[in-house]
Amino acid sequence: MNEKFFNLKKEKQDRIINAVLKVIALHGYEHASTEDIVREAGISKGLLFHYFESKKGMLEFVYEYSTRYALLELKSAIREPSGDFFELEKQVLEAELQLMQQYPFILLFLERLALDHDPETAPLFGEQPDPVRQYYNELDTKIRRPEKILSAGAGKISDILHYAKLTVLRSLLAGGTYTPSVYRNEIFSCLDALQALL
Amino acid sequence: MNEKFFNLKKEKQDRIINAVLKVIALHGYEHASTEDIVREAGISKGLLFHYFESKKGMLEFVYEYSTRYALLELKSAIREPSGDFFELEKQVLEAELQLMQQYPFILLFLERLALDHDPETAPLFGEQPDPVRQYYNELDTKIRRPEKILSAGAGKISDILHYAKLTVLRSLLAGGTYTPSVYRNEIFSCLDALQALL
Amino acid sequence: MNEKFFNLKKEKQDRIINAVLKVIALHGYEHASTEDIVREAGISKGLLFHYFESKKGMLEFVYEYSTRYALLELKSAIREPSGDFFELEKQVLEAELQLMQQYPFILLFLERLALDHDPETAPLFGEQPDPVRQYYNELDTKIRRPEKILSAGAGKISDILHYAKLTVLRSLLAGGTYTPSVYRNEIFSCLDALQALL
Amino acid sequence: MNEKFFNLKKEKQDRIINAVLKVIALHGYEHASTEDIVREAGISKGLLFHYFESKKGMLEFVYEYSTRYALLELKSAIREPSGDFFELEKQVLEAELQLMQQYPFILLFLERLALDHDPETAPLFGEQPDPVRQYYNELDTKIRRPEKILSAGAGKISDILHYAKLTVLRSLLAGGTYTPSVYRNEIFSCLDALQALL
DNA sequence: TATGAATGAGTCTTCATTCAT
DNA sequence: AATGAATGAAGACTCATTCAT
Repeated sequence: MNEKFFNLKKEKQDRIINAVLKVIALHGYEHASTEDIVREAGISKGLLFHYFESKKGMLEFVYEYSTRYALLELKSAIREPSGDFFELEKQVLEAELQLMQQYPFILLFLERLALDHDPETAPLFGEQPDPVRQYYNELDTKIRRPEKILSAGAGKISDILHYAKLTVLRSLLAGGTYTPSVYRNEIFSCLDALQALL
Repeated sequence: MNEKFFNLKKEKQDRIINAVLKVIALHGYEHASTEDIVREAGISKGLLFHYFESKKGMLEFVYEYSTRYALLELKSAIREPSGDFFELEKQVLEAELQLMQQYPFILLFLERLALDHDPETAPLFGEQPDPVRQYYNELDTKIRRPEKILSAGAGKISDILHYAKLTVLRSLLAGGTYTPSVYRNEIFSCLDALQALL
Repeated sequence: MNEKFFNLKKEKQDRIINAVLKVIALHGYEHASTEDIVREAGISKGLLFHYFESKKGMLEFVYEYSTRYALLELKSAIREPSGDFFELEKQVLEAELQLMQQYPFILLFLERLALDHDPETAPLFGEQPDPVRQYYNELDTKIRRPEKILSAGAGKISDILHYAKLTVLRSLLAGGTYTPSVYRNEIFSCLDALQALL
Repeated sequence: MNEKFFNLKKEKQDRIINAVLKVIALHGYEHASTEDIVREAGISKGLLFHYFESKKGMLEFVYEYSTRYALLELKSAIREPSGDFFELEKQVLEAELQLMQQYPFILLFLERLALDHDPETAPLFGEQPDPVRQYYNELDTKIRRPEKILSAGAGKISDILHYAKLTVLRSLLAGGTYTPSVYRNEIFSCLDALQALL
């Protein structure tokens, strides 16, 4: 089915992808109606099934696409992670802002899937976390950390940051008040607060 | 409606409550079909609505019941939390095992509700986390901690334990391989690992 | 089943009958739930079926009872209808007020049944109007009328009065503002208005 | 939703409308099951909700449609009502027969709604009678009447005719013996009888 | 006699999916 | 490629009726 879809004009491809990302990010897979998605994308019901064959097929396609896209962008945006912990976190944040320029709901979408324990949704990830999460974990292992953060155990400080990001993101996007700079400022002040603890 | 329900034989009350806890814990509120619940409880569809009036009413009742029950048991089982951090965590674990003796899915159920972003489910908690979570947070503030844990910031180490418990619980119950002792051993080894880090 | 029911204390009999009359008068037979009726009567669901066997049986019993009772009271209250038209109508009105002393919803109940075209309800009346209506029609034929009313055609003036009564009755009872004297005054002023036309 | 519906072939539109009119006219709104309606219309359950969103939405649509259609046809069929009372009544009758050619149950449907005291049904009419009824009342005020009819009071003679029509219509349609000419003859003889009284 | 727990068939409604155009 | 009408299975909920106590 991929060829079919990729023959569409890029603009339409992205309109469809963004519609899927948005509706699933906000309502979850089970509760995301194909009706809502096609309305958001401005296409017909038939077309959705023409390209994706089923709701599940649509999910799989968009999940793989998002994952692949996010990974590509993140890897190209993040320099050799030789810097220190907070340096790296700031690079990651900028890269994520870049991602959301094209696909505003992409991170929320991935997170939602990872948290929902849906029987339809779970098999996407085998035993492992999703590749984006894996990449983050990997970065974690390569980074030089302040002694105190190290003693707190593994990559849990990264997790805390992760939860903060998601919460802020979620409320901004859901409330319709999201702009990249508002988001950026909010997260930066979190990073600064943490750094001050040391 | 409460009186009606509480006039039932205790055994039947618990069969119904356990069915609700299980199906919602495993599939989430939206995806928990009343069909599944009544089959699990061994009662008729009509009876469920006789007692709870609506699916939402059922949720509210079982949520309040679970919360009240869990809180009561936890408070009576946990001695004055004068001990140190790991001492307390072990007491908590034993208390939770006690809870699950009666209602195996109770903790998973509460957690699921707290994580799901369902419009039906959210209003149960006002602004605050659920009372059980609040009680845990409260315990956290009263406890004497090792210096190193303190420096790691607030109660985040407790959270880490919390996530570990849930993950283990979930896989054991979902996989059908749960027994109290398996669970107990698994978590104890987590605690020991953490304690060894200091 | 009649014996059973009539062995009850008269007070309970009437409580049950009034509950049936009220709920059916206000919501119609189809929409009158046995739940509402037993709550209004202050008895249990089982008892209703003990006496009447089925909802339809209950309807039949109460319909026959009301009809018989109304007819008895009306016949005993209305003197030999030798008087003139308006004289008779006033006697009828007083008799009806008497009826409603005991069974406030009885007239509304009978009217509701006559108007609803329910498949469950219709067979109560064969081809004919209900016996109370028949009695009214009969009175109509025996009465001496003013020439002008006669020329307006048959008993249609009586019908007009009939519609007026029902409308007033319905709004007073439904609005909860019914008292015999309010009702009486309202209808009397209608009668006077008509009489003035001649 | 209207556009959707009006894009259907006229034949299918009318099949659906007639099914709604018939089932509601015969059983009332509450007791009209969507099951019966779709069977009568020869469509699927899903389609009904595709067009009307809810049972209530279906009622509203068909009510407005019928009212609009009836009014249009009546107004175009009834010449400047300069004629005398009985002349007008005959014109009205012919116009109604025309209506029922297309939608046999339309008049019965409107009447049923006006009489039922359903909480779902009542809000369709605000304080006023339905527009068709209003139009009839309006005709009434413009007509020249015989002295004797005038003295019988207002438009009550028209009402009497109205009740007669409905009663005849109801028994013919419910009994399945309706044909336009049977109906026409029956009503004409009523009119003649009345005219002979003068 | 009296209760009310229990049942299950029936009702409205939703939604992924198919298909003729 | 694109549309949207059409389907039917499944879900929440109602209610007359039965039955053990």
